[in-house]
Amino acid sequence: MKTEKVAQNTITALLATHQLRQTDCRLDILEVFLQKKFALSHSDLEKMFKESYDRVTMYRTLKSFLDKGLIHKVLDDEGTPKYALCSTTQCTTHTHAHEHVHFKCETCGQTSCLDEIKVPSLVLPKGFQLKEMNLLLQGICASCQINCEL
Amino acid sequence: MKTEKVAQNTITALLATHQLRQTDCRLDILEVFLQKKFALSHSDLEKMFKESYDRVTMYRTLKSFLDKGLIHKVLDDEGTPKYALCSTTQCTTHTHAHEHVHFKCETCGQTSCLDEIKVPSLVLPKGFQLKEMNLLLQGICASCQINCEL
DNA sequence: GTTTATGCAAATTCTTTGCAATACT
DNA sequence: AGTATTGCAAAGAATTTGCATAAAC
Repeated sequence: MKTEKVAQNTITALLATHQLRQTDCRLDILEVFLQKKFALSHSDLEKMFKESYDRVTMYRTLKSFLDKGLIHKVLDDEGTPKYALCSTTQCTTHTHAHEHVHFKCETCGQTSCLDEIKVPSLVLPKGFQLKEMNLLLQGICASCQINCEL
Repeated sequence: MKTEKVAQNTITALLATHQLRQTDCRLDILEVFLQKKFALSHSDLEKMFKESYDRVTMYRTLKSFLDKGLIHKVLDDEGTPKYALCSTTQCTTHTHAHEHVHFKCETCGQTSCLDEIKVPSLVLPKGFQLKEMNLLLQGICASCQINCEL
C-alpha cells in the first residue's frame, strides 16, 4: 500500500474552502482521504487513528465533512456506510455532483470511485423526477485479477 | 396505502420452491413483501409485527429469504439494509439476477424496484471483471410529484 | 472573547449468538 | 421421529447525546 505525501497546503485549503476549522483530527483524516483512492468507513478510520483520536470525534468529523460537501456516502451492500472525497472541483456545501460510479472488488473489498465513467442517461417512467444517480459495480478489480492469474 | 390481498397459494408456493418451511412468521412477512412494491428494512417489519414475532426471528427470516434467493438487498444511502423480492422468475438459491435498478423517493422515503429499466452497458477500465450492477436513482416519485403540484 | 471541536461517559439502537422449547415435514 | 424454527436472554457492535474542557478563529 503506497502512501504518497499530500501537500499540507492542499489539505488546509480544502478545509478552508469548505468552512471547516483546522483541527488535528480533520487534517489527519482528510489527508487519508486524499491519499487512498478508495472509500473508507468509520471503522477503517478507527483502526488507523485509535491511538490519536476518540471514536466519537471521528464520527463527528465524518459528519462535518459530509455536511460541508467534502465527502459523500458511497453505496455499499454491507451494513456500515463508507465515504469518499467528492471530486474537489464539483462539490461544495451547496452544490453536489449528482452522479457517482463506484466499483467494489469482492476480493480485496475496496470500493473505488470511477470518475472516468459516466452513468448513461436513461428514461424514467412518467412523473418521476431524477436528482441523483449512483451506480455500484461489483466484481474483481484489475490488481486482484492479476493475482488470480498467477 | 392500499393492501391488496395476496393469494395464499402464491405465498406457500413461493416458500416451497425456495425450500423454506411454512411458518407463520415467514408467511406473514412474505405476504408483506408481495403486497408492498417497495423495499423493506428489518425495522419496517418490526413495526408491523412487533406484537406477533420476536425481533430476532425476523432477522433470521430475512436471512433465510436472502440465502434462498427469495429477496435481495437493496442499496440505500441510509445505514440500515433494505430488502425486496427478487423478480420471481429470475432468482433462486443458485442463480441471481445481477442487475438491479431502484428508485428512492426523497419525499416519501420509499425505494422501489424498476424492473422495466435495464442498466445500460458500459465500458470498464482494462482488467476489471464485472459481476453485478446496482443502480440507485434518487429523486421524487410519481405520486409525490403529483402531491407537490397540488 | 466567542464560537466550535474534542474527549469521556453513558445511553440508544442494531445485530448476532446460545440454548431450551416448539413447530414443521 | 428427525430436523429446522422460534422465543427469550444476553452479548457484542455501531451510533448518538450531554456536558465540561480545550482549541480555533
